[in-house]
Amino acid sequence: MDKGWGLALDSDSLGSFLLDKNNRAQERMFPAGIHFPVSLDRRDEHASPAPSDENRVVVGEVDFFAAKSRLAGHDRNDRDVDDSKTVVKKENSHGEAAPCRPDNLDVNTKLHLLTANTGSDQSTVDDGVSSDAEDRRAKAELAQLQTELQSMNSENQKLRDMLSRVSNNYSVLQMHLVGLMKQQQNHGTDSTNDHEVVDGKSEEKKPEDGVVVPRQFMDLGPGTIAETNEVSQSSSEDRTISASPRNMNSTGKDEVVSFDKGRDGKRLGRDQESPESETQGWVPNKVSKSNTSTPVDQPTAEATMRKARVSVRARSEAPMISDGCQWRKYGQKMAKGNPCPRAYYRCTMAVGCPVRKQVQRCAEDRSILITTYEGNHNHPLPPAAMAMASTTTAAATMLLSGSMSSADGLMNPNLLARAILPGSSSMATISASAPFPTVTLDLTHSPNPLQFQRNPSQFPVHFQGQHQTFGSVPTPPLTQVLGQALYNQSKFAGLQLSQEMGASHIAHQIAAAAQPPLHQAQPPSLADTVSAATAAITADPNFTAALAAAISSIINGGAHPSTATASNNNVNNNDSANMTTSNSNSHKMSSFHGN
DNA sequence: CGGCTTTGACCCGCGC
DNA sequence: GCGCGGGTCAAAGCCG
Repeated sequence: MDKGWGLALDSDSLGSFLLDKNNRAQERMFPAGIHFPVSLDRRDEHASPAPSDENRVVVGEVDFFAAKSRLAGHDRNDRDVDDSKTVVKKENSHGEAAPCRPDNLDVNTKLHLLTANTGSDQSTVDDGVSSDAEDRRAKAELAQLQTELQSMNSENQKLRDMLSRVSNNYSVLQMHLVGLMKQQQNHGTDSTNDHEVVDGKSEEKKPEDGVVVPRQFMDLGPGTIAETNEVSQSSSEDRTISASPRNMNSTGKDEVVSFDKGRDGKRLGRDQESPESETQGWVPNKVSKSNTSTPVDQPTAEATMRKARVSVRARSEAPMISDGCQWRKYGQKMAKGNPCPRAYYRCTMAVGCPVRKQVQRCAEDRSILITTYEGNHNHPLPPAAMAMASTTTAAATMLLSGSMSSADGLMNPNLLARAILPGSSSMATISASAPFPTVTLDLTHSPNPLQFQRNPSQFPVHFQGQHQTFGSVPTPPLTQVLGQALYNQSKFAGLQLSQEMGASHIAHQIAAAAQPPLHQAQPPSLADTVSAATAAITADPNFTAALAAAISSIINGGAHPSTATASNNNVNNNDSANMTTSNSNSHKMSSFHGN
């Protein structure tokens, strides 16, 4: 898993380079990107070495090139003929450290030295060899391409920067908006103010009264998500925070760092969610109580935030859905009304990761596995895990944001849902139900398979470039996240969502865009389905993602290598994926039918 | 030996 | 205040 990140990172580095499809080919051709110059130089240089010999050299070069082609095609063995040739060839052989690329044959490291002489070389070339002219032409072209490439790269970077700025601005605006809304709603109530005060969170809150909410909006991408969410959570949680940082778990296990551990001493800790909790984010539901500082009201909002959950219903024979993360089971309990035990898992990919999930089979249909996620990862996720992470985060964010805005509890879940998944029939359900606001994704049903037939390739977005940008910015992961989410989801064993569900247009785009080329290999169907749901959810809350996707799609315009199956096709896909909101139970899921 | 699972106990919130 | 249910802890055991 971790590796996945590594890949992602790497991709980033490469990403800028690769941004354009066009560029890709070039890259492959010239992995280093620098090759062009080098190769060019060499050629020139060969000629340059000895003026006196130039003639011969030139000849040799001519032959040499011919030889190159041969070499490239075959082997170097060709050396024979003239001494001059032999010499040249030898150099080449030396120069070529990497047999792998025939291209390299051209390159002699030594040539670099000669580069200065290129002028002379050319002059010699000009003297008369047609081949030289061609070479020059080739060089020129290469140079051009290179320059173009560079310019494109720079352009891409600029765009990225712009995107990141836009995203940031957007989030800021959202925050303000939320804050204003909150103020209006809560205006009469004191509660709002109180919240802010709490722990260090102040900074976040300060900007506006909106306090908590903003953060959520802030979430971008997985990476960011993790961070931001955590932050947000932590912040919310923090309130509960006591001052004492308690690293220590009595348990002594790693977990120390964060969250719950506070409990070590057993429950004592809870009250104090250590500051760490902030970092960690996950705070047990109970947190609210801890807030000694916080007055009554806050708890509600924060509590909702903390508790926001995303549950996924999927058909699976497996005991647990593979979502790319590593989980450790820390408890199991029989839940009332369900003969099947509920298992509690904690993310073990990072020491303090606050994310937990509950896995339980549906009482009515045991083939349905209900997985409920809580919290946000505070660590990089493997591509495979991105899906769920993004989904949960986005969903939670959305949910929370909605709730936040609402005066009491959730404002208009429906509105949110619609906003997110307009037209959707019913894939996801938002429930504000009491203890925890929950977004439920029902993957157990496939809607109208026929309805959505996606064009797998429709959105070919290369996000690599984005990675970079985003990488710098918190958002980066977003795309990855989404993409990965999609990717991962395909993995859900139980899911049989075959086709379908599209999410909102944006969602699709995002999904499509999101899919990182790297991961692509997956078959669209499952991935799409899940992804659609994920994307749908993800999309809204993180407008950024959508924006990024759109931009990236526009930029890349291209074809997406593989996976992305995102279906833009169905503009109305919305139908397929819906968010239905209900105040009542989290379990209300809509679902399409499937499977 | 480390990590994970199992499982009984504990804590907490909520409703009565 | 009590009971119930949910959630978590942590010792014990298992596994690789």
